[in-house]
Amino acid sequence: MFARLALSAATYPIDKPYDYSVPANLESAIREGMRVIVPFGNGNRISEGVVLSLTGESGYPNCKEILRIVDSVPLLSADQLQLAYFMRDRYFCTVYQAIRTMLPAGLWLNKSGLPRGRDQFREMVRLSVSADETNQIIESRKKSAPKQAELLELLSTFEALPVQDLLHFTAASRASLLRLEQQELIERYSLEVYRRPESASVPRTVLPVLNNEQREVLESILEQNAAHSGPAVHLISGVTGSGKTCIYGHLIENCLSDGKSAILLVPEIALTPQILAQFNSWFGEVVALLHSSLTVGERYDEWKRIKRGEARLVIGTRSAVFAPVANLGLVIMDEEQEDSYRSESSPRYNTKEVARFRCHQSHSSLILGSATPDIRSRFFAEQGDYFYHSLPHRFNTKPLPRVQIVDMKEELRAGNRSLFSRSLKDALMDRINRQEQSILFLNRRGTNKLVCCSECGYTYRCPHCSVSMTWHAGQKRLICHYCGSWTTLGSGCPNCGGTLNFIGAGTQLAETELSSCFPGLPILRIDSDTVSPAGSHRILFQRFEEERIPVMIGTQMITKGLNFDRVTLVGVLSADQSLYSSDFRAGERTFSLITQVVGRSGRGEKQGEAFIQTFTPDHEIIQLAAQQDYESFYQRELEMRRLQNAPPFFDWIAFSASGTDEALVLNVLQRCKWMLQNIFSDSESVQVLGPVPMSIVKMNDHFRYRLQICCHNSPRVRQILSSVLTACGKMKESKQVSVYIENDPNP
DNA sequence: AGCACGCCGACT
DNA sequence: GTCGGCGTGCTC
Repeated sequence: MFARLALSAATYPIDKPYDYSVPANLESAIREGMRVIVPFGNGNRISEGVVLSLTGESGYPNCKEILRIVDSVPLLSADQLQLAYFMRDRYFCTVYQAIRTMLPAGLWLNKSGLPRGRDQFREMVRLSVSADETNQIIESRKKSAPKQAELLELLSTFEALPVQDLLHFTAASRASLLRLEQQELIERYSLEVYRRPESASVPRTVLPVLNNEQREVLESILEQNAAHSGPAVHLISGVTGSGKTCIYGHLIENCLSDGKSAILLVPEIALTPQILAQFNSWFGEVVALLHSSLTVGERYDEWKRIKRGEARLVIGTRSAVFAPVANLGLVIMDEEQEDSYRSESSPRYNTKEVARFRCHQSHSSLILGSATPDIRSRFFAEQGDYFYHSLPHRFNTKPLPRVQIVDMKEELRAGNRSLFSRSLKDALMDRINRQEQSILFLNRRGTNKLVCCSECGYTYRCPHCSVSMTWHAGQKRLICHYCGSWTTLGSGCPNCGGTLNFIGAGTQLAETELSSCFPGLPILRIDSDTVSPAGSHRILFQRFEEERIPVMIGTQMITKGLNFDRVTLVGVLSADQSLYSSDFRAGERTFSLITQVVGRSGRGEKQGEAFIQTFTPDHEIIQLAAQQDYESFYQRELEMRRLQNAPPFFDWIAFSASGTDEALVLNVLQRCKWMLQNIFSDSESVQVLGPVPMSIVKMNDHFRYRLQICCHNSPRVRQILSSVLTACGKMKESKQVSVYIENDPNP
């Protein structure tokens, strides 16, 4: 018997199935999808492998033997292995790397060869004699051994109890318990327990009844699914507050009652506690949660609950798309246009593509929901590849917020150099007086973007990255936001001793300015400096709600899906920031961001209001975002994309390289370009541009350049890219330059 | 990637 | 003689 393996020791250029012979004593235990340990290479160094298939014979003459099997049950189904091949093809990673990203970290081996995520057991105790017998014994021991009697009494009411609890409630010693065990009156055993995330327990509620608009969408989705042969993709475009969540709830209920499982994907779970609590209250115990702020143990246990079929609704961030659900019936992606659905580290997978693949495998439907759909998704809907549903009204017919665009050039002319326009200040004052809450959005943390000398023009720049350093007044430091290095500020310019200027505002400055405008006003600042990595946003958001803090200032973090009833004012302090990046997606991002922030206003009883501060008030995107006019924005953006040969008309694939030796990085890319141009004939509509520097050319002492390939992402194109990447990996420079491929890269 | 093999110069 | 530099090639 032979096993075909994907190996951890195989790098991309040599990744292929490797055959090993299965020793006779392992033949009965080995299964597809199990991990094994094998010798690999000349030195027979130890490698991990995953069994892709088992065969009677091998075409390879001198196979080595498998040393041992790691798992007692398969970790991956045949479908999941297929998904791993798909990922290798799409994302230019090895099959093993794909498998690794599909499974929870707790399963992986550490240096000593033991799994880090251990199953957790609880020491339990139960009676091993009949109730009658127990009662007699209790009576007979009440005097002579009162603690033993007490232990038995408690056990006879509860049948089984954790040893820890039993001893705690009876204040008995372990010795009394052991004595009973020796007499074979009780027995101890261990029970596997799951470590559950704390947010999991919420009182149950029933799904709300849908309004007419929502009901129509739900019904047409169900009808179209029934009529459609094969997997259907639906795009739900609904204004903020239109109640997409309730439709998701009903779709999930429908799917679960068919006996199938569902996956609900959200962009950033720590920021959407309210949505989470809702689904927990609707579906209770069948919910499993998968996101980055779980501990390794919690994540591993949720994964086990899903794999064992105990959890049938998975809610999570992008990696939850790999959840090992059996009988998948539905995948929902909320805020489907969000960038966080694209992995930034290898393998750089696109959650939507993975979801489509899984839906295709399982003949289930994919629901994409958004207030501002991805241009590509909207285009597919227009082409008839996706079903399209729209929810143009807010739930409960609440009006959308009134939006005002404020021209900051006017403010400057009027001598107002502050971050806050006069009209926004007035509006803030008004809310403070009315005891309503306000949210201010500024997409930069720190105090000032850069510090420069007014005489010689010197600016503080990061020594390791090609960016200016951000001034953080609170910490009295200049910090690089890319590598984290910092320095202190002298009394004057380190170059000429001249006076220093502080330019470009961040959230810390906004906070300071605001408190000098409104002395004594409580302000809550939310950015990655005030939020610890363990996910304390929830606590901060809770404080905002419960303590009715008048103003919250924050970065991106505050834009997602939060509903605060008392918020009636939203201010976008600088709408221009994200507009002028070189990326073809800049417009889409700005529109989506402004729409989302504005949508935070007026979710309760009262009408909301929003102010967008900008130096370019006539910019079309800002105008359209202010009007919350997605359709016009889409039409405009689609034309731009057409002119730029950008998605959805063409795919852009980046052949990226990074290394400490800039010339070498460029040299490697230049050679890759020659290879690519040699293979692609002129008749093919494939263009290779570059090498061009990435928008931050040096990061952490590594220089970053890329080739931009404008093409249609076809199997042939991927096969050619793969062969060039393989050739690259075999070059002697590959030790100093790392090369990778990205689909639709960020700038 | 990592390891062996092999073919050259410097050294006890 | 032989120790070790690293260029080359392979990994079931």
